Amino acid sequence: MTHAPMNRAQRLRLTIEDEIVNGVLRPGARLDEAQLAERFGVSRTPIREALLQLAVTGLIEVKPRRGAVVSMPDPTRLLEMFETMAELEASCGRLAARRLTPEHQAALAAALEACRAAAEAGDLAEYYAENTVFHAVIYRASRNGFLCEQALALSRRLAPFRRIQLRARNRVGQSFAEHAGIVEAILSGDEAETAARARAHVLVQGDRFSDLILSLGRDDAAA
Amino acid sequence: MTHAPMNRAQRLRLTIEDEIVNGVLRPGARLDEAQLAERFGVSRTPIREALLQLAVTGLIEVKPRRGAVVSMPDPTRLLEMFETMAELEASCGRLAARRLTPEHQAALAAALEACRAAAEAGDLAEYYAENTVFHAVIYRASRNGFLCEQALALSRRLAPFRRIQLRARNRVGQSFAEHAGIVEAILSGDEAETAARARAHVLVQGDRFSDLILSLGRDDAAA
DNA sequence: TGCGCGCTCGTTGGATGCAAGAAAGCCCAG
DNA sequence: CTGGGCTTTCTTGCATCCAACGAGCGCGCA
Repeated sequence: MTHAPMNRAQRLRLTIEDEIVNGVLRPGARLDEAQLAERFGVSRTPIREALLQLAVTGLIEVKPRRGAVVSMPDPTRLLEMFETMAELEASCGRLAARRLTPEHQAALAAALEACRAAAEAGDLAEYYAENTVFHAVIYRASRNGFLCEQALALSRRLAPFRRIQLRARNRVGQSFAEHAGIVEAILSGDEAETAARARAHVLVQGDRFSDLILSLGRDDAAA
Repeated sequence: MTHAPMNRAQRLRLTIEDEIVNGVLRPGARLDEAQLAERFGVSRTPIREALLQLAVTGLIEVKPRRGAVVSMPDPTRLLEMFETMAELEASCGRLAARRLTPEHQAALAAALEACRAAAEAGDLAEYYAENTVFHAVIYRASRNGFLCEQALALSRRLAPFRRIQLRARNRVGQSFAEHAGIVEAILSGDEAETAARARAHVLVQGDRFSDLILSLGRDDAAA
């Protein structure tokens, strides 16, 4: 229902974006036009167009005459991005608390339940997936399509850095508890409380990540 | 200090973006590749690249095989965008209230004073310019570079639609009063109050614009 | 006379070719 | 043996060219 026939550049953009978001292409990885062109069986033109577009989203960086690499924000910038994400989540949550419809309420409950199941099963990959869904449901519940898109975009952009974090000890259990708290606040219609909890939920990730940053060192420059 | 030597596509992107933001190219205007190429004395390739990038930012829309036009969001989406802008402004204000440094405090005072001067002089164009500066100062005072960029980007995207609005009766006077209120809240360090005032300040524009939408009708389809 | 079909033309999508800039290797001098 | 400058080579930037898709128009048929 969503997309009309897309041209090559658009499809390539989505494909490459997915590879970045899903960790196939790691931050710091170099993106050679000719190489990608050969890999996808197209000429350099659509590849260039795709890369240029990804550069605008911030997922990659192109330096003039120097080619493109997957963005590797420094710790400060990453913290700023997480803080911004926290603000967006807070805004979505606040609006959701104000405007919750029965449909969105049901979706929220279902997403929370799926998180619970994954958490109790101890299935990390599954929890990661359901966590993503849960947040997307909140974005949608804000009933602001544009805000929802912005939140999703930043979320995707941060995915490469959030991915590794759930491994932290018992983070899954704590994360789920926070989810439940957010839902509770939304259901009670308390805008301020919802915003505060949503913000805190994301900021915790931001805090955790600094350990991560230090731990991963330089090992992503390879391949 | 900011930009290294840029290639043609980047410069074209900035140029065209400016023309859109400053109202030279109005929403709905068609962007013909060959035409632009001739106008700027380059081939279609960098033009295409620039347009594709602008499409990602949302300033223009490209429909496959159908060419590009300056975005003309429908009223609903425009409201959503203003609401999102209000949230971003609220976040910036809140963080500014928490983190205000003497330098940013001085910048804030200066920007407010410039607004006052323009408002009292009744100079609409000047007020518009100083208003833009004032908001940018708040973004920066959040001390979150990424959030600041996001706010600026959305602000630019909304510029074509905000531009016409200050003409409303006495909006300038009211706007200045709101600015003063926001500054006051920031100086007092009251995060919640700052956020509320910043949000309201932007939302008022959003409300006003619906009249606008209806009033401008279809006259932008022309060149 | 009104409607549908096909053709032409204009515009965009993509490929290829060429030139210019940057990085890496090489040679020579100290 | 080491450092600096040149050259070579690889990659990107841009222009040109061809193909494919859409839109608008005219013709023919009911």
